[in-house]
Amino acid sequence: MPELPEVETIRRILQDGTPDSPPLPGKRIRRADLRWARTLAAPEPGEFQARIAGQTVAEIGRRAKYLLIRLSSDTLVIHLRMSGDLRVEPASGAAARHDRLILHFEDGDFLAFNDTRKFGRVWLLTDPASLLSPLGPEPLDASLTPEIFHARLRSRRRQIKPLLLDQHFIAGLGNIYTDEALHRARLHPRTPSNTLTVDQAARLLESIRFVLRAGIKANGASIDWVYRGGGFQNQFQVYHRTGEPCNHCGTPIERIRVGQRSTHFCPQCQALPAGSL
DNA sequence: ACGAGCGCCTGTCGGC
DNA sequence: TGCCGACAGGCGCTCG
Repeated sequence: MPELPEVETIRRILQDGTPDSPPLPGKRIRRADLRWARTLAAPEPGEFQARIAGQTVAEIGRRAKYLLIRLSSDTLVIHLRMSGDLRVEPASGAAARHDRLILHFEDGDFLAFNDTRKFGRVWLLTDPASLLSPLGPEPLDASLTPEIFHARLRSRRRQIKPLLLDQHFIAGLGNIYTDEALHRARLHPRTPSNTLTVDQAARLLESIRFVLRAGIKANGASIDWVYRGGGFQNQFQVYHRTGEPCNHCGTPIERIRVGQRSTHFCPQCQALPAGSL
């Protein structure tokens, strides 16, 4: 499900709360209820239970698609993968189908990690840097300049779309926002990364930031049965719009396979330069 | 270095 | 109606 904007939306809900979801900072964990063992990546269940009990939530952070729940002495790291979601329930609330991990707080409220497809993972780490250091730059971080981005693109020879999905190259993009960014930048998803000019690289970085910020502003995207209130799906230009007219030129949007992933683009606005393949 | 194939899981949808 | 394959917002692994 979630890419950077969806994870950021959840981070803000957990950190600041909403009218029907209390903020987590300050809550003390009474116990953890692990309902699907493989959800826990580390440490072993026994150590996890013993260490997490009694810790207090300090703040909720994010790195790329990872949520970082900073506790008194450890960080609970959560990756939602395809179908993960988090919700805070009052003491009167009930566990739901597909809840894989539940953290019960001293005040009775609880945090549920719901994950239909069981791809999501949770780590309790003293130092999350060990897990996060292989990640590429954060796309909204100003330290990633167009010049650096261009140099990174030129240093590889890969199709641009799979490269943008590679979390070691740049961290936080998924299938939706990659397709949307490439359309805005007017780049064909199979464009070889080493052929991009400085101007194209700058335009691509601007496009990535534009669609991510629009996604965050809309509280993320909600599609199919995975609905959590976001509205970015109403701003899609290409994703899930196969056959519909491009909002820029009217040409029907096409869907192809690139790097094993379903890919949506406008064949007119995002034409491959002749001979670039 | 790169791309393809596959595994991990459950659920929905369209075609026959 | 039932069955069956395709597909789904992710990512790690192996193999050429």
